[in-house]
Amino acid sequence: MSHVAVENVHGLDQQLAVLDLNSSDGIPGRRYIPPHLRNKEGPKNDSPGGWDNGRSNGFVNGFHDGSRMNGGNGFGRGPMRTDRGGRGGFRGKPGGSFNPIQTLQSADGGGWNAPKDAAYNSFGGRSDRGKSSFFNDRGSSNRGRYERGGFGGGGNSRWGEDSRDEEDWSKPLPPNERQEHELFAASNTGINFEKYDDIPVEATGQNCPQHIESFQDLEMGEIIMGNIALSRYTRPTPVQKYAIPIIKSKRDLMACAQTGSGKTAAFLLPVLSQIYTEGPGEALQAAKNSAQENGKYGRRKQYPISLVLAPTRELALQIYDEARKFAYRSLVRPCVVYGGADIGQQIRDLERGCHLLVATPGRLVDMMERGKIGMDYCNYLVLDEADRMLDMGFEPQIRRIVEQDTMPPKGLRQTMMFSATFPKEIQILARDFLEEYIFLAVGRVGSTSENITQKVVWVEENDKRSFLLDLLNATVIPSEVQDNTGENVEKPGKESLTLVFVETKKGADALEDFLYREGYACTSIHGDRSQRDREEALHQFRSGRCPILVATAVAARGLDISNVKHVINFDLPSDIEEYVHRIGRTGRVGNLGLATSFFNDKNGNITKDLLDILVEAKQEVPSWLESLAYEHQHKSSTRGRSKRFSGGFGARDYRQTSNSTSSGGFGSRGGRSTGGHGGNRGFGGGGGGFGNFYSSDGYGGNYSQVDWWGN
DNA sequence: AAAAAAG
Repeated sequence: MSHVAVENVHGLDQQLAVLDLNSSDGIPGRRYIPPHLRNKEGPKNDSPGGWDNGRSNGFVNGFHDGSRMNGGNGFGRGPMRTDRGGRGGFRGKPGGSFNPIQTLQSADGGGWNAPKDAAYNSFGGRSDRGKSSFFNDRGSSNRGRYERGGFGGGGNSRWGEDSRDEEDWSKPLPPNERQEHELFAASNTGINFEKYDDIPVEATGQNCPQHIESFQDLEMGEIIMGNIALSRYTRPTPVQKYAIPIIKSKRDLMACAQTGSGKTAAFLLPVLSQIYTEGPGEALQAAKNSAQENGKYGRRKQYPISLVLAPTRELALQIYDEARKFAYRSLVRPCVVYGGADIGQQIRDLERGCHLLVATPGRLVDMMERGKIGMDYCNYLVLDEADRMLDMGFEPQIRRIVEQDTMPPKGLRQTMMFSATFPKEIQILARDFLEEYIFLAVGRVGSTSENITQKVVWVEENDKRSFLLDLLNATVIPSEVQDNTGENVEKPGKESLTLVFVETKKGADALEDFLYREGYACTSIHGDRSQRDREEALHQFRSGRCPILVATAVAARGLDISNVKHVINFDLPSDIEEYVHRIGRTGRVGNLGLATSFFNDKNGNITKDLLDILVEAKQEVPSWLESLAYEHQHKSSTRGRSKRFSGGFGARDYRQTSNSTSSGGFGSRGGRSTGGHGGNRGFGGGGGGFGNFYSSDGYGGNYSQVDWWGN
């Protein structure tokens, strides 16, 4: 019925070895160098055109601020605003002794300081094409050119309509230095999973296309290749290696890949590439007809060629920002719509042309009902965080958009789903939207990245706050590895962001207030805050102005924030998928991260799943947790674990492992309260012992072998 | 029970 192609199957040990996480030999050449530090060694062989040649000093992963069109544009570039009260504002220490602003502005306020090398002047990464010869040298990119005349609605088109007889969507528009700068200056160094080649990948389905090893292995066209170079992507990540050819060959896809592994580009690159190759088709004429029928300034319905749905507004915004990069110099105009923001503004933006739409479900339904959006010609549908999009809260809206309106049915459109977790029952549901799809699993579905050190500590409810303070004070990252400037960075500071998850919105407010009173530069994000405050809080966090962010589940999924070194589950979530997504905010793009979870009597429901995750990721398991899981299993054998995992992917494997490794671990309950919680066991009483516990030498031997950034 | 997502 279906054939299974399993490639690169290796054990976790081997993955670890590849990452050099286990090596203690101290030979510098064998150490894992995270991508953003590799510049110091000189240009890599496969980096196009030596874009990184002059970037030897002080460049760290770029912040993602400053490139939004909606809302927060302009925050943080100028001097700090002091007129902003409330939670959105900077929460500095009242006494003012801990104030990262000064250093930040010297580092960030100057804006762009990397040299303008070849990549910033044109797409001439590989050959030094000048602008003038650019359009005479299009190589083989003219297949499938679009034969229709006049591009009407494109707001991002700087071509006069008379400048071409016909629109060829595969041709790059001329470069625009200002726009290029705005789009790419803040991008990080790209995702380089050079050490991840041995990650196990499973591709299931009829006639699965061959995966690629390099972006050059597939004809993606000049525009995409240029924007890949500008984004400083050198090689595809594992999920990209497989997903790109699958999508390019017009197959439906259900893709599961670990957090931080480059899923967004895995669908944006091939989808946009296809649109450039094939042109807008009927969608363009439909939009023009709508404009003609309704008058130049009247109702103009837009017909996106591609729709990307996301479960939170901030994630939609982030995907949109990525889409703008890969749409640079193209005739594709990306748009984003989401709730909480001015709908009139969004409508006006749509009316300038919309070929790729990123949306949250509620606002999109609103737009459809207002007649501003028609899905009639939507050939590409992407569900990001697909398991969330299809869970109980979202499913009706998704069906409303996909099944009960004018979107082409499955089989006619192409449907792609991406998530790090994908419970079995949701996979079954997802099949309603897919046709002859390929199932892609990169790593084990629902597992956590090996780059994240996971720690579970027993903390009673009443002790959580003081414990958190100890943790914030004690998590000192060795100065020599804090960044590549050698600068001594304070704990939670500009290069060391800490994300604290709580379970309720009320709890988020309360904890933010508490931390603020204690003098920490913090802010918070949750669904009861205004959209403006949410976006600003995220920006303050991303930029490092508020290096501590207290968040609810709204920030658990998808958000890609550089420099999150520590995720703290102040409250553990009730399901393991949420846990996996939360801690996935750290340890991204090959960096290392730390996740600390406060556990107590209230978290019985997640005990077994948490244990399994820890065992699978080869993490240290507290003996009390093992005991609890054992007791829990025997107390209610049918409820031992989440039903949807039974017979599912991945989880089964480590369940067995955990049983076999639990020998000798069944201590008394007393062991849990003293061993886990007690301040006298090395990490309770004050910053001293605690700091030792979390410092590079004291972390159970783990951190003596590999430090934060692997060098 | 809570969070998210339309207003």
